[in-house]
Amino acid sequence: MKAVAAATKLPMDGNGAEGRVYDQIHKAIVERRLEPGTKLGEEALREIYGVSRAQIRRVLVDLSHAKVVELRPNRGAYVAQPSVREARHVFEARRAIEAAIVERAVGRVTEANLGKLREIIDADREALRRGDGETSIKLSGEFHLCLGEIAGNQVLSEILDELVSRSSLIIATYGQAKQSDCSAEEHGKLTEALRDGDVEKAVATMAAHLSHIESLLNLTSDELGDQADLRSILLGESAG
Amino acid sequence: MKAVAAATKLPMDGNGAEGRVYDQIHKAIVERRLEPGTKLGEEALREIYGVSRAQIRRVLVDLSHAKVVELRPNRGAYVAQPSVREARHVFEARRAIEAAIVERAVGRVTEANLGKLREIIDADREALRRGDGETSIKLSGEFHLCLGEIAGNQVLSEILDELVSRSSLIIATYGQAKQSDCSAEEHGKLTEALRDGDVEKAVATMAAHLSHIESLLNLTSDELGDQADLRSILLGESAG
DNA sequence: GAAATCTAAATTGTCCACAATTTTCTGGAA
DNA sequence: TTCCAGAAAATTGTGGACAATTTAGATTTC
Repeated sequence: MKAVAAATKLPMDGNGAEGRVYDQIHKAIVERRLEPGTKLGEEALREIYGVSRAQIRRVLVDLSHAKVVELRPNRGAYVAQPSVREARHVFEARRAIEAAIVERAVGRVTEANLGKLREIIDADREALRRGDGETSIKLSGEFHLCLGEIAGNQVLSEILDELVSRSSLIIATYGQAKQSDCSAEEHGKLTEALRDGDVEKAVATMAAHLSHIESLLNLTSDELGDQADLRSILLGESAG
Repeated sequence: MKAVAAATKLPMDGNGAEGRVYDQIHKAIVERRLEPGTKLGEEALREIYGVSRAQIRRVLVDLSHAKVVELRPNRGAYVAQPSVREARHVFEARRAIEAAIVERAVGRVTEANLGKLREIIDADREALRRGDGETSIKLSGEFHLCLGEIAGNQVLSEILDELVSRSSLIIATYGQAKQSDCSAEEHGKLTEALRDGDVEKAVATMAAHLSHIESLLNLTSDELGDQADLRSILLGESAG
């Protein structure tokens, strides 16, 4: 599990104190312990991590490059709040990138790779069984990243890393309360297609899977928590 | 021409002195006036642009995120030298990204868009006619970026921006001396397919075009200017 | 009481001096 | 000459002080 994150190098991955801070904040955002829109004050972070403000500042710049933090000039850093448009674009980009990844993966996958994928799926099923949604989401992302590694294209892997992180934030922002998560099943089907060397089926399964995830999102309103939403909530679901 | 670069927002695009420095260095690298491997000393840049070292430092970090500069800890910043592997991966990623872009573009392209594309192609032909390779390469990149804009997906556009920049560096590193550049012709064919709404032809043309560019590169040696190359050069083309 | 204006506190942005590291230069020995 | 230390110079890395901006609070005015 650790291996997946380690192999695909993020901007700064575990290098010194700076990398530690980066990883922890990034993890907190992607695992949705920090709500979108939360302010990340420099002084507060400095105190929490016991490092200089300059270091915090560099980390925040890096996180903004990863699109999980938004930097507003003279106003500080905030956990990013992806727009509906951005959400759609991210999933469309994922369909393009992951189609290419799956295509490559079919010709390169080994027995060991398949074992690893099944391991992740099993852990995901186990997490779902005991109602641990947080772990399930993390493992689901890991499955995709693992596939990226199998494809063996560093450039595609790095792009995917960023898109998967952003997806977590998008799901945190627009995900419905009761989400029927079929990721494990769809991941299983994809792994079968990979095992059989069936490119077409693998690509089609991935495309359907990503569209399915996107379809579970509430991407109707223009922005998050704006008037349109408020009104429909207060008027009891049926707008009059 | 300016519009293309301005619409797709780079990390920092023209904002204050910092953005100015970023743009100038980035341009110098992409236009191949700075050779891959060139050292970018902080003090030298500070003097050239008349800004503080801290600002130069931030710009260099941003350029390294764009993958056109490599930051070696305690040793400074250098114009990136993409490896053969990286070169292949970048072109493979471009095939995936630009296939998706072309697909979207077919359904969205307007007459104005087509005019813009033809304008770029004409300027490219004109540059080629008078032997201005530098301008030709720049216009060729602009054509692809313009296509990205037409597709109307910000996420895909930003990814493409980065890949096009890296391609320039790759061509600077591995491009043959006498390169028969058929970009204008292939761009023309692509524009026709777009005009006709022929998705399949457009996607196929783009794929062939990118593979063609890649095929013109000298991606045989393991790294650039290493022993393998030296030997074959000194022994007169035919290794014995 | 609400809106607007001014003041004070808190937060971010920038520069500069100093520390740490690398590179270059010098001198001597094999 | 070539190789290897050691010292000097140049370059990068870091922290803290100060400036600029924003935010919050208090006071005034209508």
